[in-house]
Amino acid sequence: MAARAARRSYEELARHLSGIGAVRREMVRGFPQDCPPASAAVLTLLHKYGEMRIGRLSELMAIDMSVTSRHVSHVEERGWLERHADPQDGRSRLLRLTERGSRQLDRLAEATTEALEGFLHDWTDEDIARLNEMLERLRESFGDSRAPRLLHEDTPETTARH
Amino acid sequence: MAARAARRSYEELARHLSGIGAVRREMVRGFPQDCPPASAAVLTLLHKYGEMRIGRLSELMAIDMSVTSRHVSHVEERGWLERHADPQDGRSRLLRLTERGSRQLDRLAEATTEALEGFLHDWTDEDIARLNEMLERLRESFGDSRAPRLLHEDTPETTARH
DNA sequence: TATTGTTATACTCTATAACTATA
DNA sequence: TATAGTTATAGAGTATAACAATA
Repeated sequence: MAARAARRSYEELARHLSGIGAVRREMVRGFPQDCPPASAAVLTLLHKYGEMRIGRLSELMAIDMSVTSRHVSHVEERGWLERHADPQDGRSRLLRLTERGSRQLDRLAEATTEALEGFLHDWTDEDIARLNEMLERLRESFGDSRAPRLLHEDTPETTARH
Repeated sequence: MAARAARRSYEELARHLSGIGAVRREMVRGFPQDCPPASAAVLTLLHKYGEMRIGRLSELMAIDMSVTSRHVSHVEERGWLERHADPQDGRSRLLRLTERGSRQLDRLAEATTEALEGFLHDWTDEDIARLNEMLERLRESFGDSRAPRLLHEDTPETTARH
């Protein structure tokens, strides 16, 4: 439609995408000291999707494998995950959450909930659900062009028995 | 309402807030080589809100003044803004976009529009407008608790005559 | 020869603290 | 004495390229 209006909308969205980092930093402020956001993301995804290889994790995080490798090492050093042999491929190892990792994840969820409850006290459940839907769609719109259908192919959500 | 459901929503939102960085990086990929995202933000805000001091800019960007100072220096070195004496306060200087800065901003808007048009080709104008509204509200919900009513007090939008 | 993962290097962004200059 | 801004230092996150091991 009105190309002029669309252009302004795009620029506004660009501004918001830049500014959203501040929101993230604010939320992360309450995280445990030795658990930087990237480690939290590793733990969260490993819980949500179950045991996986580095390559898949890097696609889920949408960052380079080299970076993912370092994040995973950090998490492993703290005993929150273990690397097990991959029976299907000797080059890979499977990442698996440990008991301690699960407990750390609980603390993280606690901190997250507390922070978001505070900031979003005047949002209804429906407001938050709608925002989540739009952000999900946004990520898909961007991700599809780069890592075709990786976020869709399988979503165990059940394999996360620790 | 259902506290359990709300908690899951919060955790999902936390995941999205972490993941949104990938969206931002993807968008930024098309930016001019010598114009990192932070410089783009400086230019954009200076255009939108008009000439201002470092302190105000740092509040708009929601980052520490020391960081803002460095970003501004980077932008100034490229001739995209100038610092003018502040008649009201000898400690401050007013940041003003230059002609070259405006041209750089045009190139940025071009790149942004092109990227977003590509990624969001199946979004309607209304979809994007709704997303913008929610992100705006999200920032307010987080920002209000830290820098009370700074985003609201004045929004010239007209002072941006370069 | 191609793929999986790791390591080395460099760049961007951010915060804290110490400092200078002006109010 | 307090405030606006700058600089030094450190830490987190990311990408690219070179490398090792396995497919």
